[in-house]
Amino acid sequence: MAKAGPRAGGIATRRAESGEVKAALVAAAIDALREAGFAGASAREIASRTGYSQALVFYHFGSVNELLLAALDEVSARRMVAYRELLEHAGSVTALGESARSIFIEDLDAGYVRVLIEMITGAHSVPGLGEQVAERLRPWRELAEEAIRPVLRRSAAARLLPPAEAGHAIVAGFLGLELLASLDGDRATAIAVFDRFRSLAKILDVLGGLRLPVGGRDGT
Amino acid sequence: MAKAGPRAGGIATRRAESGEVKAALVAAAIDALREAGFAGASAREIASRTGYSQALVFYHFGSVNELLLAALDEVSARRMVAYRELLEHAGSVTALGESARSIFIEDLDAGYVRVLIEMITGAHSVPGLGEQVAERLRPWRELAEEAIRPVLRRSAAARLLPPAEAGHAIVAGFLGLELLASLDGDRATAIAVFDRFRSLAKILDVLGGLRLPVGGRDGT
DNA sequence: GTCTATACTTGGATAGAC
DNA sequence: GTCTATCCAAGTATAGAC
Repeated sequence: MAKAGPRAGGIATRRAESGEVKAALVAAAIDALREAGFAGASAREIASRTGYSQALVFYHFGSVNELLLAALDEVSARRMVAYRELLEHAGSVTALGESARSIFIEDLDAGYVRVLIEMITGAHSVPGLGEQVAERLRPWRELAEEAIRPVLRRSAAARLLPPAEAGHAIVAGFLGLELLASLDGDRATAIAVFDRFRSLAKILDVLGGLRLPVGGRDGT
Repeated sequence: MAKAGPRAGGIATRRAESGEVKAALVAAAIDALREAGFAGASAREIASRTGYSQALVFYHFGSVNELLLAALDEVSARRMVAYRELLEHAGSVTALGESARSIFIEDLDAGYVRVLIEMITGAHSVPGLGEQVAERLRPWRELAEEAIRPVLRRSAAARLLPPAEAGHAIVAGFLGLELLASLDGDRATAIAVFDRFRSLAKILDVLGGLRLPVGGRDGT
């Protein structure tokens, strides 16, 4: 990532703190992915949002796809901090749900999940890109799994939903909800559905506390 | 849809049953969307899969996007028949889940949901296309809602999940699972998650039959 | 490091022959 | 209705001036 400034150890050039332009391009790439999609996120489109020349995309990143991956990295890192913070400070399932809600809405408004989706589908038409996107998605599956584990452990639901699959389901749910929300611009329904699942988790948690035996007739 | 053969009522030309070419293009467009994504589904790419000239895309459909929408219509109609059939012949929740599973796997293998996703995200970079895709998605939300309604009605879960939101959630779930499956080629996990939800629905159904009061402490 | 200019490629769309 | 040929726009990437 770090391209080691202008000759490490030497005297810095008078010009842009090398990294300023890269940062601007990454930010513009994020906006472009969000607003114009993968197909619309061309070098020209991105550069025009910064005021810099289109040639700088290739000078700094080598190719458009590399810049797009850097954009995904940036978004991913930024959101990971927020979610980790949330996870560490949530004592109860209720509190966890409450904070998760505000972050989910933030994601929806800022279009962070959208960026990820664009990269996932865009990767489909660029050989080799899929693996790199998949790599960047892995930490999120792990985070979801980690977040849901305590909820599952307390309740009988653990038998029905192994953590790994629960994590997979959560990520899939986020992606699907965002996909629909971005299609018709309706974020209200996405939030409503999210809230239902929050209630469900809370109830599962309460049921767990009560030691309710569940699923006695499930023989398939 | 039907462009009324070669001069309705008159004598058919010796050449291709007008509609043959259109059908071939639509089929090729479906394949292209599935295998190369929206970005890769160009007129040239599609036409080359049929052996016909690229110009025919514009002669028959006016534009590439129109052809792509026709492809979405075709897939949608084909799958709607399968799902409706399923819905009408399923007596119990268990039977419903069982058949839904086989159709879900068929979707996964044949990439039907994939086509829909490509159109949803592709629409993002083409002004006006989003609305048309959204229109074609509506019947699916309604179908999902209709399918889940009896399950919800029987159980206490109805209070937690209004049918409209349940339908939304189901569609979102399908899209999200397919998105992940197509990224890493792992259909097994998608099926596993699907099965978990099948079990959950079955249990909800059983609990409903038992008239279990649920959610007594839910005061938020 | 940044710019302008340009080579090269691909794709949408149309014209005109058959 | 179908083909070939072609125009034009947009994109990636590079060269070379500053």
